[in-house]
Amino acid sequence: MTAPEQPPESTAEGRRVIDLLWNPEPPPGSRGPRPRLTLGQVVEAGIALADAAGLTQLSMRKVAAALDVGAMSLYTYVPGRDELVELMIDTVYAEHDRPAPGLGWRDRLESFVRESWALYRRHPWLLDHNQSRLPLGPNVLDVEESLYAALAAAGFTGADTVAAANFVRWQLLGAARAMIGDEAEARSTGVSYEAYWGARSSFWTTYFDSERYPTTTAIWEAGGFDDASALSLDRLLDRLLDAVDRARSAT
Amino acid sequence: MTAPEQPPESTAEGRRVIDLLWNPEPPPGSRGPRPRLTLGQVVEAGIALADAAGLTQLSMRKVAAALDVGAMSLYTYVPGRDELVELMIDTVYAEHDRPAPGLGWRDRLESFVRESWALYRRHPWLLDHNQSRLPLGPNVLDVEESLYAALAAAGFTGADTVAAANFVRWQLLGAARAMIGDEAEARSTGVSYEAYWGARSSFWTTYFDSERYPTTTAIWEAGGFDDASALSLDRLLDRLLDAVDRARSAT
DNA sequence: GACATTACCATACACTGTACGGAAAGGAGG
DNA sequence: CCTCCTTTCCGTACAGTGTATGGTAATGTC
Repeated sequence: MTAPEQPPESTAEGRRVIDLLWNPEPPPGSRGPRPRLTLGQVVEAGIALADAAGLTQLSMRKVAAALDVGAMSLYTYVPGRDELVELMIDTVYAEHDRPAPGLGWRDRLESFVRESWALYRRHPWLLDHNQSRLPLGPNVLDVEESLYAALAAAGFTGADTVAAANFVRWQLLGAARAMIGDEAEARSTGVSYEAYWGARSSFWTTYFDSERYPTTTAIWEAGGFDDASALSLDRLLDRLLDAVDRARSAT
Repeated sequence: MTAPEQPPESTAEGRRVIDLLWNPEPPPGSRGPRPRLTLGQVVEAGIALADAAGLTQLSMRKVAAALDVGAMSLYTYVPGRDELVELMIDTVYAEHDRPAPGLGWRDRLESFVRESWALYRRHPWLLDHNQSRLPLGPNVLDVEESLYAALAAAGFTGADTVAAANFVRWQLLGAARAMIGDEAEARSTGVSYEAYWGARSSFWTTYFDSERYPTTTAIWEAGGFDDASALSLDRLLDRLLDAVDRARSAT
């Protein structure tokens, strides 16, 4: 009967996460009381908390407490916890340097991998997130573009580029989860790698049967599980770049 | 002063998860009332719930309700939720067929990948778990052994076997998370892949800038993101086996 | 029959995300 | 200035979560 019922685009509640990602600080609707916070502050507080204690410890109440604000006030800035995490992810992706486009594909790919690794090291909670649906934010897309661009420079086109990018991503994520994720878990739970295995050392003498697991035993005896070296980033990089090179010349 | 204070190994509370994994049904201490359940029933109920609704929906109260038992009764059988999940994982790994050792390495590796894929498809909640610390259960170790054995048959030794196994695992997990995880998320949240992207379609017209993301745009225009085919299991297998073959002859 | 052992579980506590509705701040229009 | 509308802030509440505690009752051994 009255005004047209268009969705309240400008209200905080009505803004979807995509708008928050691409237009984080819209011109202040001049009416109500001044906001005490900015979206950026909320996101930064979330990042600080996740860096220190992990994603599972990130709660709306704790973020609010860190900002000296009531818990429900956060919902003025952010639709909910999931969206906050998406914003946190895109925000830290801004730290991911893009390689200079003048370099060759190998250097650019190496730079990409090292930057990602460093990012995961600074923000291990990124590894907890299912990376198959990364937020569609500007910084995330910038980083994806830089990966695609490096692979295009290597000669990949079309779907081959996507396949090569997935290859790089999955190796990187797998290795990072194995190494950095373990470190982070050790730090947050206080159970170190050695303590974890030490507590399970009785397993090896009590239950492990070297006749049931001959190959595993052989690898163990050959020192194949003394991983500190096998799982190094440099070694991963060597294998990764060579594999990409081979796939490149294969097409 | 009285009896030696050895840890109560035989009581339910004192049994660690390793003991539950390897010795799930110890001889009944004949004293108290008969248990109404078995550990196996508890684990199966957990698996059924996770299959139907995902790991986030798995709660002690719901598992208990499915078994028509009070929530706290579960703690007679299982130390806690985390341990229940570990037991669930090892239990479903029993479904993972081990390839006949007579076959060549290529067939065995293909069998391994297809079996893992089918397992993830039946139990997508496996993909939610951080696979870098799989439970040390008999079935998990059997599967790992079969992978190592296939790679040993391909000529890998020592740390090279571990590196190759990691390569296979990470590609497999990455692809499975991208495909199956998305399917499962769509099923449990009711938001299909198309609906998810449809809801974000305004993004492409509103925010996406083809000049900022030229390579991404070019791939898109070449149809590189029409993934249904690019992400197929067969294609993954081809690439995977070829890559292993090349790494094999490279050493 | 007394006692030791064990299974079962009601209650409670400390958390979580967030729906709801009220209070109050502050600019805009009269 | 006063009123009104918009917007921020947030106390309270609800439906969940994992699990610590401690009581009750069932069962075997002595």
